Amino acid sequence: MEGVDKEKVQRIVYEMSKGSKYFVNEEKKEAYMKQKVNSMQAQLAKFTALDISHHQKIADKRIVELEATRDLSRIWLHVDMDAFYAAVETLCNPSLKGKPMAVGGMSMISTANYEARKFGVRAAMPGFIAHKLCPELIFVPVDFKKYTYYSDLTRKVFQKYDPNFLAASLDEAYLDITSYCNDKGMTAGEVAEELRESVYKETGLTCSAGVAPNRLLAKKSWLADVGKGNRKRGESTEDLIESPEIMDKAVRVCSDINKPNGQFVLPNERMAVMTFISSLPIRKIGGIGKVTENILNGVFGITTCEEMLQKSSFICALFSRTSADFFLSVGLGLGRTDMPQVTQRKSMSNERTFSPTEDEALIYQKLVDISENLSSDLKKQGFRGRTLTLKLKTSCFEVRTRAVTLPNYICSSEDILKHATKLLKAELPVSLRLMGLRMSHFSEGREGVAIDPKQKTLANFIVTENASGSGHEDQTLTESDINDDALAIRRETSFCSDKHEPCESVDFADTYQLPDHNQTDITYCHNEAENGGTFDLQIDDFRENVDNHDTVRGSTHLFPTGGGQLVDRDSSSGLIAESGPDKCKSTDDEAVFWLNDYQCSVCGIELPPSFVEERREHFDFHLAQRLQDEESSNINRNLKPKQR
DNA sequence: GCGGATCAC
DNA sequence: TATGGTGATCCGC
Repeated sequence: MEGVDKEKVQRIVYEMSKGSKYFVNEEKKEAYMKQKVNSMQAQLAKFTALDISHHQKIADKRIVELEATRDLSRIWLHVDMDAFYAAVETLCNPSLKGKPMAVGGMSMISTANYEARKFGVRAAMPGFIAHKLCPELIFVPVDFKKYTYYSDLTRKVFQKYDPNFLAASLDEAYLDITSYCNDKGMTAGEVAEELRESVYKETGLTCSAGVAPNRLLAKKSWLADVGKGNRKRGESTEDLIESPEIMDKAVRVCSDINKPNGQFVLPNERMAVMTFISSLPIRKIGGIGKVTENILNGVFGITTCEEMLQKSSFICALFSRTSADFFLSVGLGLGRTDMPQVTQRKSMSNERTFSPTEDEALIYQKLVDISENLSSDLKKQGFRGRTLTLKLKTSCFEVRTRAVTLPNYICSSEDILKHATKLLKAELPVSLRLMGLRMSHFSEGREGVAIDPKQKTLANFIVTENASGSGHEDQTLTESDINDDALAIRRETSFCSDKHEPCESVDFADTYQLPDHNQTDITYCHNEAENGGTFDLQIDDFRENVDNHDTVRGSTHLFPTGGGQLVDRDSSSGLIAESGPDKCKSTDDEAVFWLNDYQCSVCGIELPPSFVEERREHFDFHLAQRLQDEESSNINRNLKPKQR
C-alpha cells in the first residue's frame, strides 16, 4: 500500500518477535526450507547436458499437450469483498468510519480496514504488534453472525448472475457469467460493473471483481503487481498494488485496474492471457505459497510465471509429473473452466489455543472440552467417523499429530474422549499451547438427517424397473435433500494400469465425468520414475488447474481435449451412446457393463476381471453418478433459485 | 493408514 | 502478556 513505511514496519515486527518461542520456531522452519533448497540444488548439479536435453523434450511435449487443453469459451468472474469483516463492522457502527480499525484481538487479528493498513497492520498479524504499529488502532471482536448475514445478501446478488455460483468463502465467489453475458448481450466488463453496483445497493459494501477465461486467472486478474516484493503470510491479497508495468500491458489488452472497489477484465484471447501471465509473480498463484516460492526461486531462479516455461526442462527433471504439470500449466495461464462437483466434507475438527501448560489435570480438562465440542458439532451435522486425530502444539510451537483408526464409527463425546485420552497419554509429559481433535473417515450415511423414503437409494435404485426415474416429477424436496453433503458423491479409488497395486489416488469426482454420449473420458494414473528420485511438492487444489493423466497401455492412446478431459480416440461413440448409463440398472447388468469383460461400457476405462473390488466400486460409481444426476435434475426442476 | 508439511481463507 | 481455527491435500513411509 502506498504510504506504508515498509522498513519501519519490518523493524517493529522484528523487534516485537525477536527471541520469542514463535520466532525461534519460525527460524527453525526456515532452516529446514533452506536445507530442502540445497538438496535440490545438489540434485540439479548432477544433471548432464544430455539429461537436460532429454527432459527438455519431455517438457516440450507436455507443454504442447497442456496447451491443447486450453479452453477460452467460458467467462469466469471472481468477486472479493473489500476488507469484508472490517467493512461490515463499520457498516454496523458508522463511528468507526475513517478510523484505523482491526477485527480481532490482542493475540490475533482477522482483518484490518484500509486506514489501519496504512500503518502496516495486516490480517493474521498478532494484535499486540498491530497495536505497536498503530497505537490508536481500534479493536473490534469478530462476529461471524454479522458476516454470515451480509455474506448471504451478497450471495443473493451472485445468484442472479450464475445460479450455480461457487462460494469460496464468506467474502469470495466464482461466477460463470458466460450465459448471462450472452443472454443480456452485455460485455463482461459491463456485467462486472452491474454486479458490483448491485452488491453495493443490497449491502452497502464494496467489492472487487476479476474477469478471465478460467478461475485461476479470474482470481488473480486484479492482483497484478510486479516487482513489489513478496507477499508475507497474512498480507491480504487485497493489499497488492498494481504496478505501472503490468498496468500498461494489461490495460492495453484488457480494461482498467482499480482496487479496492474496482475490476479487471482479461479477455478470452490467448495473447492477452500470455501477456498477463508473463510478468505475474509465482507467489500470486493459488497453490504456490511461501515454501514453494522459495524453492522455485532458490533452486531455479524462477520469480514469474513465464519463467516456468523457460525452465521447463529443469522442472520436469526435478519434480514429479503431477507437480511439473501444475507448474507448466501455471506458465501457460491454464486453469479450470468447468463447474466442479459438489464435494462432501471429509473431516471435522475442533482446536483451541491456551496459555502454555504442562499441568496434566489441566491438559486433560481441555481434552474433555474439545471432545465435547467436537462431538456436539458432529452430532449437529449427523456425522460419525472412525479416524480420530489428536493435534498438539508444544510451547515451542512444534506441531504433532497422532491418529487412530477404529473398527467402528463414533461420534459421542465419551467415545471420542476415550480414544483421545489414549493418544494423549502416550505424549505425556509435554508442555502444550494448543490441543485439537479431528474426526475423519466418515460413514456414508448421516445420522440425524431425515431420509426421504421416496428418495432413491442405491439399493432401491437397483430394483427399480425404470431406471430413468419416472415418478420423480412430483417429488417435493425437503431441506435435507438439498443439503450439499447429501448430494455429494465422491470416491477415491486407485488404479494402476501396469501393476496390480494402487499407486496414485484418483479422485473421480474431479477427474471423472460421465461421457456426453459422444466421447469417452479416461483417466489413468501413471507411475513414472523418470530419473530415479523426483521431488514432490504438495500442490493444493492442483486439480483446479490441471486435469490430465497418461495411459500406459500402448493400445489406447489418449488425447487431451479442450475441456481438460482425456478422450480415447479409439472408442466408438456409437457404442457408448448405445450402452450408456442406462446399463447400470441391475446387478445382473454388471456383467454386461464390462465390454469384452474388461472395458467399462460407460466411460471406457479398462479393468481386468481380476480387479474384483475395483470393478465393483467402478460400477457403483456410475450408478451413484446416475442417481446424482437424476437427483440434481429434479432439484433443478423443483427448486426456486433461493433453495438451490 | 500415519505423520509431517503446505496452503487457503 | 501476547503469533488463530478449519478444512483439504500431498508425499514418504
